[in-house]
Amino acid sequence: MAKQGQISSSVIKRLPRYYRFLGELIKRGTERISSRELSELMKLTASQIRQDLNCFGGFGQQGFGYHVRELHSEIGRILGVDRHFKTIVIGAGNLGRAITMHINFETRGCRLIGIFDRDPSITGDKVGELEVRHTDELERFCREQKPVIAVLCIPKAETQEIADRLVSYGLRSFWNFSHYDLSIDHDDIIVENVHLGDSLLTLTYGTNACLGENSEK
Amino acid sequence: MAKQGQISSSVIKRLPRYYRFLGELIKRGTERISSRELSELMKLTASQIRQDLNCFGGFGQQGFGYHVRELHSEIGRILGVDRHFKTIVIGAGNLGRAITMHINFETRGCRLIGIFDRDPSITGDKVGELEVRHTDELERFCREQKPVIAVLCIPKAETQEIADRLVSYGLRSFWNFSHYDLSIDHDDIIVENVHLGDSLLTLTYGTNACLGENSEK
DNA sequence: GATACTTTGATAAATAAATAACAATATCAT
DNA sequence: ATGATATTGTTATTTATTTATCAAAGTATC
Repeated sequence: MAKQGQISSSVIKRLPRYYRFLGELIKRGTERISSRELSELMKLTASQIRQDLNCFGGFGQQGFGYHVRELHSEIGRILGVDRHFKTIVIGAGNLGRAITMHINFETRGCRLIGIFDRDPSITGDKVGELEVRHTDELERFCREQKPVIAVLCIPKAETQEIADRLVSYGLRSFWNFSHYDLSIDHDDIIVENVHLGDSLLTLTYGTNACLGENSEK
Repeated sequence: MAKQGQISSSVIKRLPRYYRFLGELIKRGTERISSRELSELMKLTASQIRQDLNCFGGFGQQGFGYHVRELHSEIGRILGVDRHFKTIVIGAGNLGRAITMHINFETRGCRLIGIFDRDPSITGDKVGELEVRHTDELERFCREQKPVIAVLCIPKAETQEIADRLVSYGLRSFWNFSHYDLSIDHDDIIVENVHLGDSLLTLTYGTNACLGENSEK
C-alpha cells in the first residue's frame, strides 16, 4: 500500500495544502474529484497532483478520479492528524499566547498540555484552558508528562539553550518561532523554523521590486 | 551595477537569512568573511552563497572574501529595509495583536499606521502605539493615508472579500495569516501566505514519521 | 617584487523537481 | 454488451536548482 522510500520535502510541504482543500470539498459536499479539477482549484498542474499522491500509493481510480472523503482521510493518516502528540508552549508573551489560542492543535495531531514562562509575575495566569507555569517546573513536568513537541516563542538569545535542555528532557520536535535558526545535532530531532521576520522581508522585497525603487513618497 | 534579470524565488527566500546572519556577524565585530566560512556558519555550500550573491552583482573580492558591513547593507538595500511602506493590520484578535506587538516592522521596510477590527466593542483599544479602528473607517482611512501593505489576521471566510476591497482601495501587498490561500488576479499584487497550520502539520508529519506509527501511548 | 596562498565569479556538471505523454483501465450512455 | 470518453499511474522529457570546477585576480609573506 505505502511506497514511502524517501519522500522529498517538496512533496511533504504540499500535503497539508491538499488536506486543507480536500476538507473544503467535503464541506461543500463534493464526493469525487479528478486531478484536473483539483489542479484548477489549487492552481497547480494535474501531473504534479498525481505524482505527489502516488508517492504514497494509488488512491485514485482510472476513469473516475479520487473519492474526496477517502483521499482526505488517507492524507490525514499520512500526516498524523489522528495522533495526540503531547505538546508544550515555551514563552507566554504576546506570540506564545496568540499561538496557543489561535491554532487548533487537536486537528493537527497535537495535544496542548502546558505553557511555560520564566517571568514569575505571570505564573498562574490563564491562557485558554491552560495555566502558565514557571520554567523552573519544566524538568519535573517533562519527566512526568513526557511531552514530545515544544512550541518555542522565546527570544532568540535563549532559544538554543532551552532547546538543548528540552532535548535532554526527552522532547523530540520543535516548532520554533524565535528569530534564530535552531539546529540540533541529534538526527532524530525535528525542527520546523517559522521565521515570521524573514517572511515579512520577502514581502518587502516583492513590494519594493514591484513598486519600483523611486516611488518612495 | 545590478544584473537582476529575473531572480528565482529560491534565491530571494534565502536573502533574509543572509541578512540576518550578516547582522549577527556585525554585532560580533567580524569585519570580513569568506563564502567558505559563511557556509559553515549557515550550513549550506560556499558555492550556493557565491552564486546567490552574484545574482545581484559582485560584492566580493578575490583572495579576500566579503566585507561584512558592506554586504549586509547591500542585501538590505536589495530587500528594501530602508523603505517605509505604510502598513495596516486587519484583525485585532489574538494573532493580529501579537503580530503587531511582536514583529519589528520598521527594520523590515514597513511602517505600521493602523489596525482595524470589525468588532465595535474593541474599537479604541490600544495595541502598542496604535488605537484599534472599526473596519467601517477602512475606505476613508486608505483614501487619505494610502497604505501599501496589509497584514491579514482574519477568519478565512472573510479573507478574499476583504482583500478584494483593499485592492480597490489601492493596497498592493498582503501578508496573509488566515488559513486560506489568497490569490488575486491582478499581476502587480504581491501575496505572502503564511499558513501556520500547514507548518504545524508538517511538523506533525515529521514527528509521526520519526517516532513511528506505533508509539502512540 | 617574487612566490605561495586564498578566494571570487563564472562556467560546467550533477541532481532534483515539475511537466508532458501515453498505455492501461475504468466509467458512462445507449 | 459496446463503443466513446475520461482519468489514473507510470515513464520520459524538460526545466530548475544545486554543487563542483577552475582560471583570474587578489592578498600575505618574505
